[in-house]
Amino acid sequence: MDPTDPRRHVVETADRLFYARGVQAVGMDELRQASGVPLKRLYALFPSKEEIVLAVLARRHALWEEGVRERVDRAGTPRARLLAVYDHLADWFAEDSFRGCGFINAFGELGAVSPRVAEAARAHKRSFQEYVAGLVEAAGGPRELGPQLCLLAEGAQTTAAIAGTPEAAAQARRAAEVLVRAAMPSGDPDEPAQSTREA
Amino acid sequence: MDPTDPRRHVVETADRLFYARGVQAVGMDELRQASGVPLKRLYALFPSKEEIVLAVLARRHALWEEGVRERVDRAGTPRARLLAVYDHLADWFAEDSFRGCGFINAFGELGAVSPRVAEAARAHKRSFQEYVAGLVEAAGGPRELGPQLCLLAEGAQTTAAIAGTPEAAAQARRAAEVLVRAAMPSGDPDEPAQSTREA
DNA sequence: GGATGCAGAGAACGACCGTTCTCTGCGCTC
DNA sequence: GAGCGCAGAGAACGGTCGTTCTCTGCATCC
Repeated sequence: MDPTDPRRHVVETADRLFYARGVQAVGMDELRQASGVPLKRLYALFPSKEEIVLAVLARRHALWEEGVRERVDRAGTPRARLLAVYDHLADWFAEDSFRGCGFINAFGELGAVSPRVAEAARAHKRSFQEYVAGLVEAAGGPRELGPQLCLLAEGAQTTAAIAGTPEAAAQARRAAEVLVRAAMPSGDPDEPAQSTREA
Repeated sequence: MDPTDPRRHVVETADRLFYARGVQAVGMDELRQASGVPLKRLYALFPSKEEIVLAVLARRHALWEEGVRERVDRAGTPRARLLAVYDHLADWFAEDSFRGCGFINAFGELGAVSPRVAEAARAHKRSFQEYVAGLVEAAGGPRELGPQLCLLAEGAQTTAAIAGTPEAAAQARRAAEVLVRAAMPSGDPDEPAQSTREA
């Protein structure tokens, strides 16, 4: 029940419910029941449901950044770091609870109605694009490679979500390999010119 | 007001409203007001709101297929036909009303609650993948190229929607060119080995 | 130990949802 | 021209939403 940090407990519970079924499909009363936090305290912790949604998205953003960064940092060469992103996606897609990118879902559901949700999604995606751009730069790749790799990652997320199968991650990775190799064909000391797949 | 085909008129109005603001944000009363069709007749035409949503998605699917097919058929070589998909995306993203893929949005909003909506999205995406696979096969490309090109198209749609800018289409096109060239490097009689961008 | 205040449980509130029903009036049929 | 029936306008229905309020009990402090 995590009574030490009720705010965090509420956000985690809300995330689970919102992500699984959509924000509008989950009422405050269900959140109360699932979290064990009375309505009065919910509204003492958060002034409105929208604020809970934003807190959920903020947590999701932090977890995503942490997860990607960790995966990338485990990879060796700058080129392998570029592709590690897709391995992270593969793990994610394989989770039972996977139902697409929470930001894309929230944007589709609420983006037109809630400017703050729309902005949260925008900021999340922008942040990822900048991160990938940094990876590309560190690998000595051309500027246009970053957005292209991001498109593959985005497409994999929606494809895996709607199809309900995880193979989009591997497809995206292979496509990314091609793009990377085409953009940085040189005999870098980086790579053995073979597949960069780990283990 | 298109009194000749009230069913179609309702679906078009509903599509405009649902797409712009989300399904759940538009009540039946607003649809009545916007379409000029009284509630009683709405429910004579469609047994429920969900049925209207499905009709909207069916129309959207037909329009999408028609639009893509037309664009592709205008392209000359099999290789150019592969890339024409992204030109269609570019036109779409530039529309004022563009707010992402209606199926992705509907899936995020209702997919977890309405199996029929989820299945409609699945069928739509599957259909597109099969279409692209056919284009790849006609161009003599390898089997794995189709899904990769689709990932770029999907990613471009969500990226353009959330960012609110259309440049993802051009980025996807350039990435697709690279993938196509890498997968079909031969001296096909098809291409002058330069950019395939039209006019 | 009695007064004070805060927190939990849940009822209540107004608004709005999707859907159905009632009532009115107009246009046909014979 | 009288009777019939269908269609439009909108009220009504039961339910649920996000949010607030009331009431009860318990712990705390002088």
